[in-house]
Amino acid sequence: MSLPQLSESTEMYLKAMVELGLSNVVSIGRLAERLNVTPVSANEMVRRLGDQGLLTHTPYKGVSLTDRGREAACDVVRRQRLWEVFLYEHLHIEWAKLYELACSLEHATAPEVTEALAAFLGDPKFCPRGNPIPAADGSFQPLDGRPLSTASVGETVEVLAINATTTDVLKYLQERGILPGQTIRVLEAAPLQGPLTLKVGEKEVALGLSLAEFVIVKK
Amino acid sequence: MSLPQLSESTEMYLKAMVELGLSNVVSIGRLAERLNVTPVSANEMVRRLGDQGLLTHTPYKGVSLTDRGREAACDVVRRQRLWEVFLYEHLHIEWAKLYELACSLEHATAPEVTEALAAFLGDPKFCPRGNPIPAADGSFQPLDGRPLSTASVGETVEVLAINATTTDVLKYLQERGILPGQTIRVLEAAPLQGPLTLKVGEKEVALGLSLAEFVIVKK
DNA sequence: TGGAATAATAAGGTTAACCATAACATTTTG
DNA sequence: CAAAATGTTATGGTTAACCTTATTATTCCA
Repeated sequence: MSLPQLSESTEMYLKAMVELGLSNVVSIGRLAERLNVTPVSANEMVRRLGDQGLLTHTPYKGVSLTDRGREAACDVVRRQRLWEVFLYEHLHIEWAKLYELACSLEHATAPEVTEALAAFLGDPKFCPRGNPIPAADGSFQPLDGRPLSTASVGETVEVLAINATTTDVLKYLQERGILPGQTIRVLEAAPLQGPLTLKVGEKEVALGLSLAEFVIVKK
Repeated sequence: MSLPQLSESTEMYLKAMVELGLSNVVSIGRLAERLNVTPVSANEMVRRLGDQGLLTHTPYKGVSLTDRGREAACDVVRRQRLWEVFLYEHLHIEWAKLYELACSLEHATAPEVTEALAAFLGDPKFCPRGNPIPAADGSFQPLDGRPLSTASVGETVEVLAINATTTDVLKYLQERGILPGQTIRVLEAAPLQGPLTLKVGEKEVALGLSLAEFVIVKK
């Protein structure tokens, strides 16, 4: 059961894999971008994680988690999201900062603390950003949603979750009312990868496509 | 106010300085022992902390905290002990494991989390091991106690706090009923640094001198 | 006062996780 | 299909915080 103790860096790579789609093949470039390291560094690190049997890398194609990697990754994500719940519901920490603050705690959390925390919180199923929390047994039901960036003009959709992690992006979305539960209508999509124009509540909001990728809406 | 971000290792050295007596001059050997590193490593590290202005080192005498170091150290200890309270009172984690588990969390705790946690816990003044929790403003009132190892035969004392940190030592003491609040009578002290014989509750307990150093009793 | 214990310093080694630059391979796209 | 974009590999460099071994300095104590 207990894996041979993963480094903080390893955990970040695993978490990124889940956040970029648990079962997707992810390019090293995307991984590098999300983790804010150079592609060369990500390459190196991916080789290391590969050696540990946590993921497989098909050159020029991308990376995907092994079964062991998936298990470890879910555990990391579980800790991350449980802490988000705690920080939000009990410590009343600002929504946009949850990810960042929970992230540091996550790496420092022993299994017995994770489970005691889950019990304390009443086994929550979702984090405040709307993302599902993997169960203690490793089972994980990803959201059945798609990025807002793929919505067509005229569609009305409901926000399920925000997949962003950095405080500034989260703050930006929050300020525009783009939060889980919100209903959004796509008014216009500018050509050439231009921004979307959205109706969010009473307001009209322009949102760049790359930001819209972080907004997961109901299928 | 906010210091330039201390490394985990730095925090451990600062914390050890507080635990070995906030205002004491501590030998590098003692420091090395408590931190489980070689004296050579501790020496190196002390030089680095000295360069950062956190402590001063008088060769062949020992190390003591500067004002800045004391402030930083109290902050670290505050976080440590607040987490101990949380883990104990809300997550019902085993008493002997509190230090170790809180220690990891401590390093990962941002100032706003610390203060929100303190508020959540109701600004506790003591950790479950009986040690005082430094206040948010940096003020810190060390216990007015002394190690049980300095008690004389025939004395009856009350345990104020346990200053040990490792799970095995804490478990050992707990199993023998040596916990904050307990009253202890010193029945005998063997010669040549031999063990103390104690009356703890109904039981007679033999306790090595080095373990008795971890038990802080009322003056 | 002299030897033991303790402390300091020097020199060199290790590890994880990054970095840059450059050369080369493959894939995508216009 | 060729050029641009993306990915890979090689080489060498950095940092923090340890390690070992060996030498030298100081302090303590009997």
